[in-house]
Amino acid sequence: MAPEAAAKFQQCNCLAVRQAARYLTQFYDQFLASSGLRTTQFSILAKLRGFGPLSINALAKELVMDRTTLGRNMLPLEREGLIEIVPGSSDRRTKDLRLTEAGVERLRAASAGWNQAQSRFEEAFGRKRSSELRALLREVVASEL
Amino acid sequence: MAPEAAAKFQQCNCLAVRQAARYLTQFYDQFLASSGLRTTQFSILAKLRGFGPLSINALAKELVMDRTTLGRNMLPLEREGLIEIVPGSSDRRTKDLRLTEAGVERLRAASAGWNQAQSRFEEAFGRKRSSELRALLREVVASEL
DNA sequence: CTTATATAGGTGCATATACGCTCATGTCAA
DNA sequence: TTGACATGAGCGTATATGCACCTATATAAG
Repeated sequence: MAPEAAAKFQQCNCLAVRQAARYLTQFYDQFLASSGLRTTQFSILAKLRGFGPLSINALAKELVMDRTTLGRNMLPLEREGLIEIVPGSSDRRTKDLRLTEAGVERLRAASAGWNQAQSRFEEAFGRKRSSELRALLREVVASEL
Repeated sequence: MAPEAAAKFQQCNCLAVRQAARYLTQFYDQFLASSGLRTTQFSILAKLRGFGPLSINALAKELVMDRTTLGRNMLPLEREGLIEIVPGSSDRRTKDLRLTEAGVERLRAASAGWNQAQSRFEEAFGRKRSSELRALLREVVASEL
């Protein structure tokens, strides 16, 4: 391997996104900590709040997350009674995840922290640039690879 | 919580980056699989290739990764003999991570897969936009939060 | 020199991530 | 109806992630 190859790796799109993900996750997690939620858990509750009950497969797709990952990420939420698992009515294979009252309440409580994290980031990074960044990231996820 | 709050969460910068990270990680990992390396491991070896031996703290900073995370991520690489841990010469607290010959060789072998992943992504997403995306992500990591 | 403080690193714990395999259920065609 | 195939979900395994707390070493203050 030529020495210049090492320089080429600095252009790695995957590494760039992962580094930013680690950085932002730590930042948002700080503001969510008082609510007892992690960013992943917050996003699960938020999606359920927006969409209503969803099957594991449907929610995983919505979160761009592996099905089996969501299956495990939901366990702490269920244990704490923030979501409940109800068997699908028509298809007996599916399990619908549904936000409980406690879940709605916890999401409400965590929203304050999320709002702070979101505004502080956009203040530092710029609203316009944040919007551009999100647009690019949406296109990444939408790109056919 | 008002119903429109759920819509607001769709603007979450953290979730956007994390989703893209999951998506891209899976994509790059497919191309690295035959080399027996994950993207995280590839990035560790690549950084060591570019910088030479680094302490855990220094390498972690370089990777925007928690020190303790790197301390664990390096274990599989050490076990396989791709890196070795040598005690710091001047400061007896530090441990320098150094690429072994086997590590250089493995990195070389994995480069083919990385090149494929990188070019296929940039072909689909666009070189210019990839470059813009990386620039924005670099600024995220550099932003003072 | 001694003590206070800062820094390098490790450990326990909990969650996050996804692949491969398996099982149960649904669907469609012969 | 039944057999082939598709789909929803769970489990085992391995790695990834970072916080709180700990020890060892270094450095500066007195």
